[in-house]
Amino acid sequence: MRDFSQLQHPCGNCGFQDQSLWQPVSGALLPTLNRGFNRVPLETGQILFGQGEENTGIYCISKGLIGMRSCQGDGRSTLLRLGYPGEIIGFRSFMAGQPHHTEAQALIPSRVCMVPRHAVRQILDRSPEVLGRLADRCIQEIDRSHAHIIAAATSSNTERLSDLLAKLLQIHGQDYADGRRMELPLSRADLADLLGIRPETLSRVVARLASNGPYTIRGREVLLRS
Amino acid sequence: MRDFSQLQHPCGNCGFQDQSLWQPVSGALLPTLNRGFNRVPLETGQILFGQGEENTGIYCISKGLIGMRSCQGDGRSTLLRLGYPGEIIGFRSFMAGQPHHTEAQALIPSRVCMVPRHAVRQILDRSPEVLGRLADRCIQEIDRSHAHIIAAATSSNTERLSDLLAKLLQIHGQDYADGRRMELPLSRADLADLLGIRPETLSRVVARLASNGPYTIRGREVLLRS
DNA sequence: CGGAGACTTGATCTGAGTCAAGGGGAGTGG
DNA sequence: CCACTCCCCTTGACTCAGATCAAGTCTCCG
Repeated sequence: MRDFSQLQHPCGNCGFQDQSLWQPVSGALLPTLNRGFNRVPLETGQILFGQGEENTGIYCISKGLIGMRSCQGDGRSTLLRLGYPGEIIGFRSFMAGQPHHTEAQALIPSRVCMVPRHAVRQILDRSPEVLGRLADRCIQEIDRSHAHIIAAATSSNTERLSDLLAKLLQIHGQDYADGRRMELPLSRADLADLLGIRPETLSRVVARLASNGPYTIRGREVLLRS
Repeated sequence: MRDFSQLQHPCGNCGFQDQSLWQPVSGALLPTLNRGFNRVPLETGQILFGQGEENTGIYCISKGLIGMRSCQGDGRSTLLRLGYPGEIIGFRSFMAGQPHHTEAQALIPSRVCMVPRHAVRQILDRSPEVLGRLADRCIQEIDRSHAHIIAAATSSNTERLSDLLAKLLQIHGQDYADGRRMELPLSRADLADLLGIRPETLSRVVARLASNGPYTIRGREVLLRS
């Protein structure tokens, strides 16, 4: 029996180490995880995987912001949802054994950690704990969808935009003397897609939020006054 | 080694046998499955489990129609979704290890097959195939939610009502000379909840569908003219 | 008969969609 | 340096579906 106690866990330096899908991996499985483990830096706009591509593994967002888009045949695309740091993407495709049916694109400079398919299979087969964590992610995804449906039905567009901006500021903003600022990593059209409304309507919602709320918004500059 | 070849599979007589979550169970695991397996007949209106109750196992809908409701504190409730024959319910709560956060109620005379929690655990631990099928159900649930979001954004209420009636007729209707009939197993308020609209609006949508489409609707009597 | 609950109908209001036009800034070319 | 254009975004006017409020009808049941 080899001694695996000296091996480094690839998520050891990650801020999401404890919540990592791979946290339970240890001992003889660590080499399997390490072998394929791949940290991928992404520039703004870079495509991680395209719609229709075969699944090559699953990704954990280490930092940044990933946009998941559905692309129609005519070249137009719709931003369906955002992937925040700590989240796993590509697992739906992995588990269903189907090609990706959305495209993943970095919206700000990001980093994802990729574990190739065969390694995931080996680890899942031998580690019920990892499997359990993956199941938790599925549940979270289901709950997120339900929450989305409820939010769309019950809260106003202004509230939902406000919530979205708060979340973006949290991961992407910086503190200044007058409050927290960021450059919005999304176009108005993308924002409108996310909220499920038309760009013209979004424009009005932004104006309303800026005039009534704690936000100052000029173009893509967002300030949450403190 | 005992001979398990004579044992009956509990789903052996079910119409959903092939798609059953439990279909891969065989050999030494069959007694585990059989021991706790419980066919539960449900009368119209009967509550299968209540919101907030501890999870006692997972259920497969064998026949009938199950309504999943969210109950607010003030006694009012909202019908969130329907469970059709062949579907698994209670697994979200099972996998998350949390109490049910919806109530399940039979909307027509139904039958569900229940497998208690400890048996599910034992089977999942030893049968990767069953685990895989459960994962598929998770994926289906995620896809269903996405489809719901898309449908709500893109198709009209009349279309969505029409689709819903068609599905209900499929499992609950009977053929007559003039078409397919059923008694609607849902109140107008429940229908409105499902479509995410107000009861008054639903009433108008029903009227519109009845006057423009192939449906004749009087109270809860629905006829799809052939 | 009377009452309650379920459903419908009518009138009005409101928010979002649609169509069309109008900034405004960045990049380009003269 | 200025005009030009393109793209992104905003604004305005209009329309419409659905929400809301209020009243009316129907049916079941004691």
